[in-house]
Amino acid sequence: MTLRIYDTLKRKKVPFEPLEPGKVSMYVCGPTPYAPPHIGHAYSAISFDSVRRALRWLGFEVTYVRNVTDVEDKIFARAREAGEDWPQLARRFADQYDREMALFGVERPDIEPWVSGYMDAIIDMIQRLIDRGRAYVADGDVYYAVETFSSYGKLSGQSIEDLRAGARVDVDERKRSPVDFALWKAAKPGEPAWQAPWGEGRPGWHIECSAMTFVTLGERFDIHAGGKDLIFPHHENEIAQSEGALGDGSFARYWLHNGFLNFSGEKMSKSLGNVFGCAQTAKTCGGEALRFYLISHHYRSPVNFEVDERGDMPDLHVADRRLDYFYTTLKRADEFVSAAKDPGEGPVAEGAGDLPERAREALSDDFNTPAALAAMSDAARLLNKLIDEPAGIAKDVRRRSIRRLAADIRDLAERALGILAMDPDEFLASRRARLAAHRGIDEREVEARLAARAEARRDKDFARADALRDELHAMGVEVLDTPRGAEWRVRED
RNA sequence: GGUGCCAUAGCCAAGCGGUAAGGCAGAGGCCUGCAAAGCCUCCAUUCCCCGGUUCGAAUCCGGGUGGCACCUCCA
Repeated sequence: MTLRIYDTLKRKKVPFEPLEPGKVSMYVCGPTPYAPPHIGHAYSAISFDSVRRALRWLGFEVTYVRNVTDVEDKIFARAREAGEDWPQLARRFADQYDREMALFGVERPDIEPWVSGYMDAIIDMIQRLIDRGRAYVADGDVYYAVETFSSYGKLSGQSIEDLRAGARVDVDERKRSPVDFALWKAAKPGEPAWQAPWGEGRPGWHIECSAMTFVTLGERFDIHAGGKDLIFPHHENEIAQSEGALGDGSFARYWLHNGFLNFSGEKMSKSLGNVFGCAQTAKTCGGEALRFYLISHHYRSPVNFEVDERGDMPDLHVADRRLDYFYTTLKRADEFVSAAKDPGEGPVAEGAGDLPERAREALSDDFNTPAALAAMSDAARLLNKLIDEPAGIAKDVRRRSIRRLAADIRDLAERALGILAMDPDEFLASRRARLAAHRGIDEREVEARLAARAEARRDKDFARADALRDELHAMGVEVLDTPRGAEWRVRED
């Protein structure tokens, strides 16, 4: 089955043919570490982490490059305010980014270029553009002469004429055309600066990605990805730079862009007070729940979170509950498998072997994680059913099917989707503790009442047992009677 | 103004021209001392509206309407 992906440049799904069979080179625009990450950053990180995992699961060997833009005005400004060295500040926030993305199961890139370490490559590329007549020096700045690049606008669908018409009035006079953009900015007093043939300064916003893809992945590579907002101007300008310097047909072969997050229908912004930090969200809702919620949408779609009066996001709690279901299912399967005799190889129940193929179809269709999750839901339901109902099926077939389903769910979830990787007991315990703390439930009190109830039930004093259960219910505790005794969970409502 | 994206049940959400996945909520049932959990059944003749192409359209084309985003170094 061939992989099809939606290419922003062609505006349609196209068959994916990597440069080298079986291998994928991929570059993702990474963070500018000047502040703690919010969950918008997480959406992008999770989306492309899922693409990476899906590619690997589908059998590709992936080289995943994600840059860190540590040379940037906002970093310099923050550092000045804080009285901190800018490299240190960038390091600090980049570390925080990695730590918090890990809460969502986002893996580290294979290669992580930092702009400050690629100045020579950046300067080389600018020089090459100047030599080829594509860029010009003006007062120590260097600008890209956009009009020399005839296909400018092909990614964002805009024409140079449109852009010129829409340009602001306060155009910099040093530019030959209002649509030209800076490759290099001359140093201002007190700002970090690097030495270049045309004077001291620092790179413009877009050139670093062109230079770093060239060094890390070469003249051509397979996939370039980033948030939708980067299509213009960032990625448009990258194309102009790379193709301008290296020739037509160089640079990225497929463009992937992911949607944005909204909160109760509104864009995230500081003034609306709806910027949600990653650490806080992971603490209240569980990091895995955020990932699960996000990958239950297609990566290109915008995602809306309903936010209630308390600033809480019910959608994430629903997702967390769904994870509880999957982990509970796996736990039941584990218990069943470890108690049962090894059934060996052989046939499985109808439908019990379908998951890998269904998931492969889903992920091969532009990384359709929602469809893969739908297949996983079907598998989990069948798994629970087989555990519950021993009748009407041969013992070995049943055992094999349960073992198989649990293994297939785990393989898909952990490797391709980045979820369900924890030990079920560990997940369930930490979730319960989180919810209990949130609702102010005293676990020792719960245990005491459960013990009293167990005694009452032994004595067949059901009135007393039910009264205790009602008390627990009022505390927010749900009692589950199992063959091994009573267990408890925190109620959802 | 220019450009791009989107509109599927009460809600969330897939759907590459072939007769509407999955989840939440809801109803009934199995199981249970009673529950919970789990499982079973039901829950869109229909995909914003109007035309068109086609044997056949949620899917393609044209025109509306309604959202969103980018053109301001915001993921």
